Amino acid sequence: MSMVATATSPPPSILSFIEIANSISQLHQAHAFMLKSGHFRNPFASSRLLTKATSPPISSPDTLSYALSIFTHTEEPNSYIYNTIIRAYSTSPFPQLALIIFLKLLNSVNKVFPDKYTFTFIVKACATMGNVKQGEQVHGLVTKIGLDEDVYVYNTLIHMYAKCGRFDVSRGMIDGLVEDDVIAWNALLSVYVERGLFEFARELFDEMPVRNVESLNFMVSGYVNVGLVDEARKVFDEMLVKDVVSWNVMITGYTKADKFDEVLGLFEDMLRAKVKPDNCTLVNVLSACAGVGSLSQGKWVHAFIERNGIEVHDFLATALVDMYCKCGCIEKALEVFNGTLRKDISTWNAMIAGLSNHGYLDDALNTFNELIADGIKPNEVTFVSVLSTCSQGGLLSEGRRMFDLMINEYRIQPTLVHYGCMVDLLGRFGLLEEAEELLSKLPVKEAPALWESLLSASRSHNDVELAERIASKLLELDPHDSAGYVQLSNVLASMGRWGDVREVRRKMRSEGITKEPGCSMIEVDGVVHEFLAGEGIIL
DNA sequence: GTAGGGTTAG
Repeated sequence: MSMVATATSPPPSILSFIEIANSISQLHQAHAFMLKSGHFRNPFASSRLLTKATSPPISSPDTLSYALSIFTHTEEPNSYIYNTIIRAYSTSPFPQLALIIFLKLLNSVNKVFPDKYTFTFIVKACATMGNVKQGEQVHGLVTKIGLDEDVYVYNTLIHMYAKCGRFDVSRGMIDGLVEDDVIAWNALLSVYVERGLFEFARELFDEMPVRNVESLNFMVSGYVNVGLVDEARKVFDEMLVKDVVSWNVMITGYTKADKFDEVLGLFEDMLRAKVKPDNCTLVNVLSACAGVGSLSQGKWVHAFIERNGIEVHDFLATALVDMYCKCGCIEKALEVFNGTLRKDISTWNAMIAGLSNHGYLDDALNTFNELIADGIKPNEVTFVSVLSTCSQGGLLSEGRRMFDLMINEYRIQPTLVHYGCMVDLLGRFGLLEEAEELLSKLPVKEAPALWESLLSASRSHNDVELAERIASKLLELDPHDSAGYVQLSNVLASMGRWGDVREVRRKMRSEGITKEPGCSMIEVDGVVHEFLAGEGIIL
């Protein structure tokens, strides 16, 4: 008797367990219980499960496949269940799946009909794909059913056409509105801004009969996107109403422009204006602290986070770890790292890079091994740190093993930086032929920096012929490349060809090429000092 | 009984 699965309404306890679940494993528990008790066949119960799996904070690209399995195991999905899975895929990396499920809905045996919700999600999927052909077909269906009367569907269509580059159609739909709708205007404005079409954005903005905070936020980020931070600031300063996004857009703009003092100043203004910083604010402010090397301000932000009970994971954990590492406080970085339960690959990358940059090469590699043991997939950034660690430590066999692991196990295509680490490592051991062979797999013009690296290796191994060959190759490629000139003159100097050295230097001056000095920062007693390579520090 | 449009992040 009890083996027969029923679709009876589920006990409130299981529903509230799902409601408060905050991890995928809790959902699995609920799911298993529901399968046993037969409540999974209750459409309301399974929709709660599906909604939870596809909403923050649980939803992620990984939980998508779980959500799909909930969907496929639902015998006769109702429209809510269809809509929820379509919504989940509409903004995912696989929006095509939303379309496939939509087609399944249209052909469903139990006659499920698409509604206004279905269409907002499916139009969004077309926008994500940038597939205007599909979008137009869906639009046709929308009109046929009469759902273009729905303001949500209509505005999503405006956005879809803009996303697909059909600005004319998008604009036509806005003009077709009987009543001004700021969201309709913003839908087009946002795409102009996103694409860096600032002139179009400005023109549209001036024409808009209605504007709100978001419209101005888009304009500020429009200036930021084309690199005009000062112009952005002017608009920002004139805003009468600012929300947290306004502050974040401006702060993010300064961070992108490496104007860290402005970030920190704006953060103080924000606190004075009594606007509550969110994760986005804090991530940027921490990155500014890291950028100027200000441990004291970074610590203040960390204390602020703890004081306000803000949960530290993923993005924020990464920013904290990175800040502590860049401010030279590796112990605090480790403390945050080890105290963070929800780490993503970037959090690991920040820690590995920090350890490596501070010379804790064994710890960096051990942390990498822990990551693998935890079953997390490393990405190309991870391997930059790992290979550079091997290169710094002169760990030849380890480096070769890692390079192989990256390509053959994790199927990551090495970038120039990865090749660079390998060339450096091989060069150090005088394995110049192996390095040259590795480089020859790349088109020369894509990798001048790598040839530079090999050039300095050939110099230190006194292979002057190879060095000269590479130096001329570099100059042939780019007569304005200062590194090529500097290296070439060094090679010539080491060979005692002083006349040629003078000739190279003269040519550099005539081409207006100067060698850019390196620059470093250090904080002493709360004051950040910046100095150029070759300069002394005066305390 | 549940839901939807335009927005900032390492």
